[in-house]
Amino acid sequence: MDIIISKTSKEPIYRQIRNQIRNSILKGSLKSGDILPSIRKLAKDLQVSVVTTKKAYEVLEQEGYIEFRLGTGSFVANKNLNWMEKQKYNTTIERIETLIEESLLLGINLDELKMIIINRIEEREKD
Amino acid sequence: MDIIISKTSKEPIYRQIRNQIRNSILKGSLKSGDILPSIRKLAKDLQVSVVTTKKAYEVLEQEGYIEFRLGTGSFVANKNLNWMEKQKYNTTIERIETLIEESLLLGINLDELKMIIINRIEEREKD
Amino acid sequence: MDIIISKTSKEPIYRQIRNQIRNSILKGSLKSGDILPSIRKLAKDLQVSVVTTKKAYEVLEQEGYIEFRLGTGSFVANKNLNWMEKQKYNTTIERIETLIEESLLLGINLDELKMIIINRIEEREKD
Amino acid sequence: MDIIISKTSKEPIYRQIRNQIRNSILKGSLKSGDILPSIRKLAKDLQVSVVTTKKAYEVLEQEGYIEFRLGTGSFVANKNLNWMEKQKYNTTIERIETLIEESLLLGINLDELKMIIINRIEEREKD
DNA sequence: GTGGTCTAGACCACG
DNA sequence: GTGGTCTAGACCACT
Repeated sequence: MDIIISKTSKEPIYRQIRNQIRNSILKGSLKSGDILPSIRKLAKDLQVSVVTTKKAYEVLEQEGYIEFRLGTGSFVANKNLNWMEKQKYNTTIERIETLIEESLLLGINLDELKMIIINRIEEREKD
Repeated sequence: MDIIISKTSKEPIYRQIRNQIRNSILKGSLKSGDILPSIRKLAKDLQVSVVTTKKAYEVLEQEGYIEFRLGTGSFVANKNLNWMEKQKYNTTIERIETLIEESLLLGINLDELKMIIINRIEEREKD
Repeated sequence: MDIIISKTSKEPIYRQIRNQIRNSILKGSLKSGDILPSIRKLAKDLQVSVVTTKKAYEVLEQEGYIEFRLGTGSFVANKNLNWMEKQKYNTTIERIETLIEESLLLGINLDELKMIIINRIEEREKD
Repeated sequence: MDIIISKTSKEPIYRQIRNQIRNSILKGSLKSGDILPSIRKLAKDLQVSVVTTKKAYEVLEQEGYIEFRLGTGSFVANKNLNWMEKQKYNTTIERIETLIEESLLLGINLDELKMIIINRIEEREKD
């Protein structure tokens, strides 16, 4: 649970927290049933208001990633691996579709786009 | 100049206008020297505030896409093709880098990502 | 838009607001596209914190009843009558199912329950 | 005494326990004089805090369903059948009244409501 | 201890 | 003007 936030980022703090916890869950480093830090403890650790961490947790709960247990704490929701994988790939595929749409609007055709992407990925793989 | 805006989108209206005009310029459907609709006319056409269209034009001017000429109107700036291409590809490459970063954070590795992207693009090419 | 809240009720204030606005929408006294009072004005009118009215609106937005337009205000969402009817009856049917379940758990059988309900409703119809 | 609790339900655990024991009493599967499991044993069986089972028993005692006998344990209270029946039907009638009120607020009239309820009950009777 | 609700301020971007 | 985010307190019910 290493959450790092930037107070100067344009991305709201509660969103940064939500993203990092969601990533940890989808990546598998947080597993079903795992307990999360209390909203108050997390607020203290991150030096933000309790309202901010609470909002992050609320969003995660609404999205089905975590569950609250009265008087007990916040836990990673019980979801099967299949659900996790679906979330992971759907998120990525949505991003890819957006990228494709926006590239077409810029006048870049599919072949060009494919070439650029493969190029960038292979550039990374060298490192 | 067919600009379509959504008033309920989370993307600010001025940003939607800016994006669509910029896309038209980079795609080549708006050429250097072409005159743009007046701020007031565009506002009326799109049923938005003049403040909003004004802001869109200001951003486009700052970014070098358009020029204001006193008492005359707004025009697509004079830029060579090379500059245009650079804008286009830099925008796309930035998006790709973001996509790669976020996929890695989700635990999707580069090979998987490459496969998914190629798959989606080829799916499109069929249509 | 006559919202009446009780500060002593066990039901949270934001829930009371949410319920009454939702009821007005489902009942048809608030129609698609109608503007709602701003969260600040409503907070002032009801003598509650802005945070409280905001939360009520957030819930309504998440449930699809209302929409926010940047810098403009909050509006009843565009939904067709069919959607409205479905919401209305689903809500009621869920309540009925709960009532049935709980009555069975108490040892009241279906015939008894039917009789009691018909009796209560007809008692009301007299008035 | 098969009590099943959900730790993620919005209904407090002590309330779930109280409801299930009360239901058993009103249904007649727990009779006057029957002994209840000790607070500690129940807590162990349900994997909850002793404070929680204690609270459930306290509520049941206040409501007249059970009695504590010093050094002996908790027992189903001595009540005549008439009292039981009253509890049962009052509970149900209260629920029905709430259902009627909330349906009217949604713009569903009494005749519609009656039809829906009869329909749902007869649907159940088929099974 | 936990989360749930609420208050009374504040600054920001958008229209 | 609008909603979006954030702060630093508070009281409550539940475990």
